[in-house]
Amino acid sequence: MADEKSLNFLEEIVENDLKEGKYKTIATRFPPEPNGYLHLGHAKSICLNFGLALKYGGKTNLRFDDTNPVTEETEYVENIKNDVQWLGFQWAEELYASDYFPQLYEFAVRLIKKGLAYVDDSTSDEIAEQKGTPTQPGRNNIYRNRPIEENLRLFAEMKDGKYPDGSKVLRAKIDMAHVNMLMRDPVIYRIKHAHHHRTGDTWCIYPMYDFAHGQSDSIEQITHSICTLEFVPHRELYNWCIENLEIYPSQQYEFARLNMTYTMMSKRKLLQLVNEKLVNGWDDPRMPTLSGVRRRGFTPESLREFCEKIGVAKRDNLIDLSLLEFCAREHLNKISDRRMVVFDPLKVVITNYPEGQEEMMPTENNTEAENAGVRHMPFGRELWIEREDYMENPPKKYFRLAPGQMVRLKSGFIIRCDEAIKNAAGEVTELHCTYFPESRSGHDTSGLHVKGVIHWVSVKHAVPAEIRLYDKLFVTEDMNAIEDDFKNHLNPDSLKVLSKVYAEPELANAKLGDHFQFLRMGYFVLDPDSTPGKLIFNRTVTLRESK
RNA sequence: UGUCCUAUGGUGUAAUGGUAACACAGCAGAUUUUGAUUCUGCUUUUCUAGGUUCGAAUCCUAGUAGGACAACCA
Repeated sequence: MADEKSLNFLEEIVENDLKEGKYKTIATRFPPEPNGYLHLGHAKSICLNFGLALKYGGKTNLRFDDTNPVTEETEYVENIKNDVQWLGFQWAEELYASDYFPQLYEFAVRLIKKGLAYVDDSTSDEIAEQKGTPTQPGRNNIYRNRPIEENLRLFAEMKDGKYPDGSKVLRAKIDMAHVNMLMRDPVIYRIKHAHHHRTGDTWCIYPMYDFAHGQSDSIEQITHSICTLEFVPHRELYNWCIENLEIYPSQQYEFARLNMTYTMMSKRKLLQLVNEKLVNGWDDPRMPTLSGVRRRGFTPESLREFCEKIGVAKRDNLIDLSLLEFCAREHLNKISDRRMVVFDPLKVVITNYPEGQEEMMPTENNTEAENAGVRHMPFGRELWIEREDYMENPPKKYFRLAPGQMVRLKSGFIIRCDEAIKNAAGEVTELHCTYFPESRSGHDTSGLHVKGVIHWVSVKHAVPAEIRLYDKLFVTEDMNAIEDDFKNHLNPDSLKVLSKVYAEPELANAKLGDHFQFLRMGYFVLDPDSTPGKLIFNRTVTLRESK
């Protein structure tokens, strides 16, 4: 019997509703606006919405909230769909708020007929000014009492394109003194002579969020409409619309959005980074976008696990980036084949190894995975090792090469450093070592004991490659707390390119999407910029390092 | 000088009136042909003040702190 995991507050609500027979089955939706790429915050919402339906046997619609033609594009639609599927979820129906434009128009007419909406000729400045402030009530204007017939005529003329942008709006008639600013006669339709990515030029009036979202939920009979905390004040208006339109009563619930240390999760600001070329596009591996983290090498499994681990609640949070890294390593450790790659090469010549001799050293691909198999690495007289695996004057607990000190070449032999060759500038250019033939990996009869084990690549067989090392995009922990321009907080060292590293020959066969652990260096994935002649790897995350 | 939401280790999240727990992070140690993985142990918690109750992290009141709200954005 598995011990029961406690429920988050949304699961509690759903279980309760199901238990009380309020619903037979539930319906949720994921409602992105196609004006940018999905990021980790959306992943939380996706996992929540799809996860709830999956867990309780309901369905989830993918609904594009495309009510603002000015910022929305088909390119975004395609990428959003791709991202959701990549994360591992399949929607019941692919829908668009714009599908409901005719119906939404009818809803507006219905409101006008009930005396609950009016056409206002005020400018947006005037409307804002009449609205009051959170501590002062707003006031009614002369348009508020327009007769129903006139409103009907004017609204129809708005729709027919008789008026220019900004000249008129349709407002719900609620209460200009309401304590909730959103209830002070909110604008529900505005004129925009703009081309819509789906409806083209059919419409020149478009509903506002508050007059589209709840109605769309209702049309689709969404039972639980889950959104982030900033929509809490909208709930009153959401319910007002449903009540006065007398339509299916979807219910809105709010959770706290995801915030992460050293990460910017604002679509608007991410767009700015892209537009100003401060990153290399939406899928730059430093971006918190799903396309970015995918290219970086994060797996959907690790992201889903991350979303599971961060939980769901209503208080503001700032999740440690290290939790995401932990989830990445946890999964990558299980699925990644091990490979050896030398980043900062230093040549080792094994002076007692016969010139011209080669042998193949078997080495396991991944001891964490069953059936990962073995590969064979060529071993020869000349090898590349990591420059930092040699020290002339090592500290006490240094287990690697130093004058007279021994080390194990992983899956190879034990070698001893006899001499460091230096150039005129005093820099070490190569190491002369002796190997112990009886210390062959797996057949070690040498009786030697060494603590240090290092990776290596045969000079003759090494494959050159490029490595891209990524670090956090911002240097500031809480990017929500800053008051100056967020671009002041960019990490100048967020990308470091090593243009010539030496990889073991097996990596020449790497395919897009292959995840590797480069021994002692971290987890890497082949980047799509790679060409047949040029391998490029992105570092997904370093190995955990302790000392 | 308003309304609403929130307050549990460093960071998250549980405990649903009955012994405050789990994960991450941190620190120690064991194992290790990756200074990885794995394993073991440790450090650290209920915002404050009243009240209800045999008993409060939980319920009530007040305070304090943080967040949201004055787009023809979503």
